[in-house]
Amino acid sequence: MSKQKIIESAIFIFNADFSASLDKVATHASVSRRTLHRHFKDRQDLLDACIFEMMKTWQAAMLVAFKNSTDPIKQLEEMLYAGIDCGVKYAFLTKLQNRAEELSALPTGDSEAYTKARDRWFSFIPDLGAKKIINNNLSIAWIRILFTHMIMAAVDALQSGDVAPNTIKENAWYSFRRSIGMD
Amino acid sequence: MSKQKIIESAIFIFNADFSASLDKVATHASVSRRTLHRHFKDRQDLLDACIFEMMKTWQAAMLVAFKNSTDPIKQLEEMLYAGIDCGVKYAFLTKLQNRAEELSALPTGDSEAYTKARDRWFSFIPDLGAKKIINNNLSIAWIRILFTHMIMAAVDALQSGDVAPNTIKENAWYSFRRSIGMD
DNA sequence: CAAAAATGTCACTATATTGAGACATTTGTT
DNA sequence: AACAAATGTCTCAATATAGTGACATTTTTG
Repeated sequence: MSKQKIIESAIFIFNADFSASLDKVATHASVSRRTLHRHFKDRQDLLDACIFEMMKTWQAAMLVAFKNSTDPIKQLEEMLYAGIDCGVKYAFLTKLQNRAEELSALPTGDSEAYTKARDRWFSFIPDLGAKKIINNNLSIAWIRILFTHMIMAAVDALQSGDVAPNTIKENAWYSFRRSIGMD
Repeated sequence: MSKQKIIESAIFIFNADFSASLDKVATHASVSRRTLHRHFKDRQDLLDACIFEMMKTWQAAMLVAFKNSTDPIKQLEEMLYAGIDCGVKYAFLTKLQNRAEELSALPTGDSEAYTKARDRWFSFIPDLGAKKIINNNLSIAWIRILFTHMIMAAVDALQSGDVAPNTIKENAWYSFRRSIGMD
């Protein structure tokens, strides 16, 4: 089935260029534009599928990250790795958060459930600050933005080909944990 | 003159959405689309003007950054601030680096001069690594990507309104210098 | 192999975007 | 006020993109 391939291509293309033509998406998926339209009614339909796919991927990754440990620091590390594994999906999803006005209503509840979950993942950040494990002069908003950009940096590094793939996660975690004041 | 205003708007709009219509640019600049076309022959012409504007701004900022000190660490800090001051211009410029294939040839020499200058700014990074001032396990490519994303994070923070503006540069420099292994 | 499902190709219409001409209106300068 | 420059409005034509129908071809499945 090419439906999944089209979604993946759309995520990749739209992440780089939100108003790119559907032709570009179809070409990237090695599929005719007509086939794309057989699976997706219109651009919005495809975009909704992308959003659903991205949320699904991200939530699944987060679940794994939290199962792996009960230590908040280890959990934070696993969250970062999960984001990097999600790759462009994570980047695109966070971008869309900031352009909600351009998007039609998502399937009811999905979006709320996502942001609710997302907020919960970050709820222990203040605790780490209170315990002086991380620098508590940094605001939660700044740390969240840092987290997002560290993942994007890792994705960039991977795509650029200039950084050895097997060192990227290690580098990202080192740089992130130090950027928020850890040892 | 509205020419400059159009360029600024184009940089802002195209940075967020590379394939946005010229109508959006004109609207953002509070100008009719007809006026936009009086100043710029076509989309590519406008984009070239954006690139020229961005390179000019960035180079000027870099020059100031380097004049302020001879201490490489202080210079690095000033470079970061310069990037943040350039804001979206810096972000958009670095994005375009990775899509050179989509761009027509720039005015001869300008692009080379820019990248040459850009590489020189980073030439002292290996020295800092050799002197163990920064973590020399990190590759230059990774550090460069980190630098870029730290600026983008600062821009995001400013635009989000969730981080106090007067703490952003401070936060960015703290997080960046630690992310590359400084104290 | 044969039927069914998926995809490709071609044709077509509709809408959006782009670029430019003609002329009116506003703005700034002397 | 008078003039020039800049900009806006309306119009039009060319191109690009979007979406659909009909039918051929390929792929999958039993």
